[in-house]
Amino acid sequence: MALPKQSEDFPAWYQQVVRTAELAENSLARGTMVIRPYGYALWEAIQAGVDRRIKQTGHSNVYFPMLIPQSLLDKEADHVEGFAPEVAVVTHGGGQKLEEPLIVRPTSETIIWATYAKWIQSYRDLPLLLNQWANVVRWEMRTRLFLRTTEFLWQEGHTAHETSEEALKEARMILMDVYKAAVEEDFAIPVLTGRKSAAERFPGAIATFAIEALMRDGKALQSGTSHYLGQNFAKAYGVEFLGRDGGTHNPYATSWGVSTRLVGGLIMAHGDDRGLQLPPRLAPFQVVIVPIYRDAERTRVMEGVDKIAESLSGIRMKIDDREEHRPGYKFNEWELKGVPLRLEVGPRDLDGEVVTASRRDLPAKESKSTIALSELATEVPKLLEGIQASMFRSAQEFRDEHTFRPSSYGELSEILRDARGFVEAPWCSNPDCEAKVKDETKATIRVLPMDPEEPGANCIVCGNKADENAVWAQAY
RNA sequence: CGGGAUGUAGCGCAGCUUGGUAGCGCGCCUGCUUUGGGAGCAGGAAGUCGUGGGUUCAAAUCCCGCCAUCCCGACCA
Repeated sequence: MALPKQSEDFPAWYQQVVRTAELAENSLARGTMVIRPYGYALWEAIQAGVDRRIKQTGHSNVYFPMLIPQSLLDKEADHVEGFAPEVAVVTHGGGQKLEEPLIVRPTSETIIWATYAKWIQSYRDLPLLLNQWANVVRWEMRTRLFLRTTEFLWQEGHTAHETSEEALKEARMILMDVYKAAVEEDFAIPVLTGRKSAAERFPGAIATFAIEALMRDGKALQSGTSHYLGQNFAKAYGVEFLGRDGGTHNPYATSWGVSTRLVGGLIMAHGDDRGLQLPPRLAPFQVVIVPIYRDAERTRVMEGVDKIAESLSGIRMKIDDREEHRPGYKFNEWELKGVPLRLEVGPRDLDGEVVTASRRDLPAKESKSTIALSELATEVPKLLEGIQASMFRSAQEFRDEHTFRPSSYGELSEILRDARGFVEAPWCSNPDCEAKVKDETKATIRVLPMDPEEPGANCIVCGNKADENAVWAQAY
């Protein structure tokens, strides 16, 4: 069960963590993934937080089908051009060749907007604020568990609005109030927010907004996107409404999504040489109780454990009463699985009317303290909140230490190649300068920050007048 | 899809150069002893050597094709 060192071989470390923590494994069809019970419980916790925020901001859930007539995809030019290469096509069904092939959705704009054409007649039907939890399929060249799989799980929101201002506001609101909030508050991962450059935009979008998180190897992970689609899809699918002015108009669209990729981000943002490290708000088990006893003490210890468990109502908890492993083994296993807080209960603890608590977020030697049995009900929730906060703080410190503001192109490319991390510098908006950085350093513009500071006078690449600051990084 | 590497028991690997019928560690099963940081002893089960073909008396080993996985590129949530 020995894990490769994170610092020595990050990709091997990642893969071993995913597998030995029993989150997921590769399945039989190329690029597909089986999500195991522990990994799925984590995904369900993620879903719960995102779904709650989506509903709190006025959206309803729906479900559209996975199969879409191929001709529908062809109606929006940029969209089809962007997705066609990675679309899976169903050509046969019921033992016969289909008259019209069906595509397996790579995303659902097409079927949803073809349907919205029926649902939207008047400005009174707007805004239409819908979301679905679904699986999608994209035929990728290269896959990695959670980060990029042929089939993945996500939510996709699709909204329709009367005005462009309202749609833009929606796209930004989702980014900030749903995605940024969920990732920072639940995942304890700080994110950068901003616009994507034209080169990084979603096919068919006018503007793409994204949250970007920094992984512990210094690479960025696009963790959520929100698109302002203008009237492109409304026009392509013939969606019109009668406006307040009595005239006919096309509604303005947004779409937005987060996926099982977030699980990969969580692993890579918080994991360490001991394995996974889960924030209390998402951990399938927030607390694991490990009883410690000799044969003669077993009954007494287990009675103590039961009482302790009773006092922790409302906390997601696991009592590890397996007989086949000794305590030391269990300590290591639950640390690998990232459980935030472990309570060790043995005769010595019960004699002193305490339990020994060990925090996953601290180095092993500093992680232990004792909690009086009488204070468990108040102390454990407090500790969990403290762990959540300290995980966010250390992720933020890591990000700050890996955010650079170079003053020359040479310095920029050196950092991007060697140190990695986020690099913020002025940019002239010319795609050629963006392409040059990508060719020479592999780094792309992750975001153009949402509330830009005044850019420095000149583009760091070409020296011409800069329009704005850009944040570059190597990315997953 | 291009370049590189790797496929041998559930996991990690040795054996391949020099062909002779498969081994180690961990895990798994049984029993006893153990239990405050990855337990000990004894016994046991488990492998079409990725896959298809070829060479040979004989192939894990040599040759060819294919497949999968990982790394680097192109594509991407």
